[in-house]
Amino acid sequence: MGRPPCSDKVGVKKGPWSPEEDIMLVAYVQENGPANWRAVPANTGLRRCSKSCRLRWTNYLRPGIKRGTFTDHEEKMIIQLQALLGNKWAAIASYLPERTDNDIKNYWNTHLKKQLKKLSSTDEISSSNRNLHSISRGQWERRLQTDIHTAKQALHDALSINEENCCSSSEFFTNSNSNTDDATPIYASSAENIARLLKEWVKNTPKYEESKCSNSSNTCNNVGVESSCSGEVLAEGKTGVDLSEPFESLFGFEYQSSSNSDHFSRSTSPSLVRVETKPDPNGLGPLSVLEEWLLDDQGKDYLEKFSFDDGNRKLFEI
DNA sequence: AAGGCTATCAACCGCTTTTAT
DNA sequence: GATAAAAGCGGTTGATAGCCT
Repeated sequence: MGRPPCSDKVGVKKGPWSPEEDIMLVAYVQENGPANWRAVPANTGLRRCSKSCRLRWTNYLRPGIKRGTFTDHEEKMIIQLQALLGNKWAAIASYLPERTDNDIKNYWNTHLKKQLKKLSSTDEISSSNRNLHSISRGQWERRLQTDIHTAKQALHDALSINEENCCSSSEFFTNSNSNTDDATPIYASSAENIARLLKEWVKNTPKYEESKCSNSSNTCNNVGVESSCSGEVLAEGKTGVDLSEPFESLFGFEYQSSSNSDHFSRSTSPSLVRVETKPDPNGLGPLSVLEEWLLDDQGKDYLEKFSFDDGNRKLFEI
C-alpha cells in the first residue's frame, strides 16, 4: 500500500498557476470531464502533478465558485457549523455551495478564529464558559438542545434562502427559467473564474497589458470576458502562446453547461459529486445528516467529552 | 524611503479513505 | 480479500501586499 507519489518530482512545476495553465486545464476538463487526473499532465502537457491539477480545478476553476468577501450570513453559518462539526471543512463547505473548503478554512483561520478569540475574552463569554462547568445536567442538556436547535435553524435559514433563489439541485448552475435567453448562471462559470484570474493577473503585470493593447487594433480598456479585447488577444498568454482555440471552445462549453445544467452536473462531471451532494433545499437531507452525526460515534464522542458528577451535581469536561 | 511586521490566501504536504483491479 | 492507485481532506507553508515605525 503506502502513499503513491504525486508524480515524478523531476520537471514538475510548483507554485502559482498561470492563465495559460488554467486555460489548458479547463480545456482538458471540457473535453474529458473532471476525472482521471493522472492523465491530465500527460494529455495536456501541463508540467503539474495530477494532484495539483485536481486542486486547481476544485478550488478555483470549476463552475459554481464564488470569490470575495464572506457575507454575514455565511460567516454565521461557518461559526455555527464549526462549533457543531469542528474543523470538518469539507462538511462545512457542503452547506455553503459557493465556497470551497480551502476558502472556508482560510477564512476561519484568518478572520473568524480571531474574532471569536476576542469575543471569548470578554467578560460575558468568559463567565458563560465558566458557568458551563457548574450547571446541572438538566441545564446542560437543555443548553445543548438549544445549541443544536440554533445550528439547525441556521441551516434551515440558509436552505430557505437557497430555495428562494430557485437553487434546487437540478438548477444549480442556472436560474430556474433556463428556457429564456437571459438564463444566467447563479455562480461563476469556469470562464468567469478564468476571466477574473486573468484580470487580476494582468492588473499585476502592467507591461503585458500595455504590449497587448499596443499590438492590437482593438481598444483595450480592460481584460476579461466583458472587455473590448478580442478573444484572440485575451487568450494569448504571457509567453505569446496562442491559446485562442481552447479559450473559444471554453466559452462554447460554458454556454452549453449553462443551458443544460442537468447534463453538465450529472452526466459529464463525475467529480462534481460534491456539488451533487450539496444540501437539497427541497429535502431534509442535510438535517438528517446532522441528526445522524449527533447519534453516531462522533456525536457520542463529543457528548462523552463531558461527564456529570452526580455527587456535586456538576458537569465537567474530561 | 526603507525595513520590519502582520495578514492573507494560494498551493503544497502527507495522512486517510475510497475505488479499482 | 489483498493490493495499488486515486481521491479526499486538514494542516501547514511560502509569497506577497499592505501597514506601521
